[in-house]
Amino acid sequence: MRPDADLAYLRLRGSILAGDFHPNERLIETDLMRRLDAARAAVRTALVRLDQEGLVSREHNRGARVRRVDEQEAIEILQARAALEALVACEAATRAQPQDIAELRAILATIRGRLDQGDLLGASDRNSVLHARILELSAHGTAARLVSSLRSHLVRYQYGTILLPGRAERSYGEHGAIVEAIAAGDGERAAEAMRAHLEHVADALREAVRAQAARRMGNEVRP
Amino acid sequence: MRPDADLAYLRLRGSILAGDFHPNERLIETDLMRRLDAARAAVRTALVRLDQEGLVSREHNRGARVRRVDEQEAIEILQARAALEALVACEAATRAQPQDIAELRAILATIRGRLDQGDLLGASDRNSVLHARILELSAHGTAARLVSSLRSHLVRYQYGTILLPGRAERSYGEHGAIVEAIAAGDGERAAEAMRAHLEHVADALREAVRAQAARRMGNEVRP
DNA sequence: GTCAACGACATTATCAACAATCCTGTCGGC
DNA sequence: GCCGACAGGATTGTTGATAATGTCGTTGAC
Repeated sequence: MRPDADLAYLRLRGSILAGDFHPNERLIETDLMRRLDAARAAVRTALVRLDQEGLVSREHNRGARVRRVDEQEAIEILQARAALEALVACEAATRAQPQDIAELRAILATIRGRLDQGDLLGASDRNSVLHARILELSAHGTAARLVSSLRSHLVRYQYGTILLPGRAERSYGEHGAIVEAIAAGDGERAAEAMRAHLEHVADALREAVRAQAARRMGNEVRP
Repeated sequence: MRPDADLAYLRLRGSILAGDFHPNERLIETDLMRRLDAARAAVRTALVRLDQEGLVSREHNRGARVRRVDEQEAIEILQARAALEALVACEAATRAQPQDIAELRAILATIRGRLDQGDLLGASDRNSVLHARILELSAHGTAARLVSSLRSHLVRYQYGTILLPGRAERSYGEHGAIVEAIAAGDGERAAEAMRAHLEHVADALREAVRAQAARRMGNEVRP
């Protein structure tokens, strides 16, 4: 499974996460063979794994398509992330060494830099890096696995919230609170800061979706 | 995938969960073909899915074996469950209708009944039913999926804690607190009760494993 | 007596061909 | 003009065979 079957899985997963496919787009095995340069068995294995992972959905005799995550589900995912990442932040707070704390602050500084340049999307990417680093610091394999799986389901929404007016600065402040709680070794406070942060993200997402729906409605009236 | 491939997956999963295989036992495709009455492709698909699910581990050219969950990981799983089921309990508290609350209390009564008969294992099974019902009540598909996946990893430990002296009664009290918080519609209190409950289970598990290790040590000295 | 190299066996990975099924566009009837 | 049956093409599901790989026991030398 290592040589190319696993590779096919990783490449296909990467393509989906990179947004190379539309939601609900069909994934045809023959096409993927050429695209991934893999045998059909390998493609099929990759699709089975991604199905179990929840990134694609397979129906009998109807093939596979990339699974569409609607707003309702995105909110649920953020709630689950809030619960788990609170745990992760708590663990990270009790485990973080001085050099780890310095690294978190350094990442925070790069976020500040992107924001000052007006690079909101870049700042969002750095946010992801910060979350990922905290995940590693927690040394909690189980929670980390679940959280990264959940995050992968939200790729389609990842840039949706930071573009809202004022959201980027508030997000920066929330991340700062998380990092400082971890730096203080205060697990309880870190958990609470993380939970609050992700709840705000969920609120922002609701708002962003509403705004987008309104805009689309306007377009439909006069296309 | 529906007719028998999915059936093979479910049957194999059931067998593993029922404890028909030892931890680390090899799962040989040819054997499983006969055992599950399925084609090799179906067996293979089932193994891939179970691998992705974390119940078996596959290595390249080395086949599949049932994955062994050690104490450390069991604790992690309980922590993750605590985080997620707290969320679930909170949702359930806000959604529960009067008849739902009556049902939860009825399940609680059956637990009481088993305990009074000294049927600890039966009481543990009813505990699982209670947790499952709360999961459904929450109507939180994402969290419910994660929690039931996590629970499936703990089958080997499910009866380990309730046999500890005094644990069964304490567990009953904790479940009562959860149900009453849900009945009161107090999400915050339900979440806290659930978190406390599962942390106590984790404590009990630590103790049970320690006790078992001590016993085994004694046996080795004088077998 | 121990260790390393070798060979037979068991098992998995890959591939190609076949069968079953579904989707699409067309045709005839109402 | 619209609806349902039908055929053709496309796609997936299944099977069997072959190649590649790992495992285990044996033999031989040191």
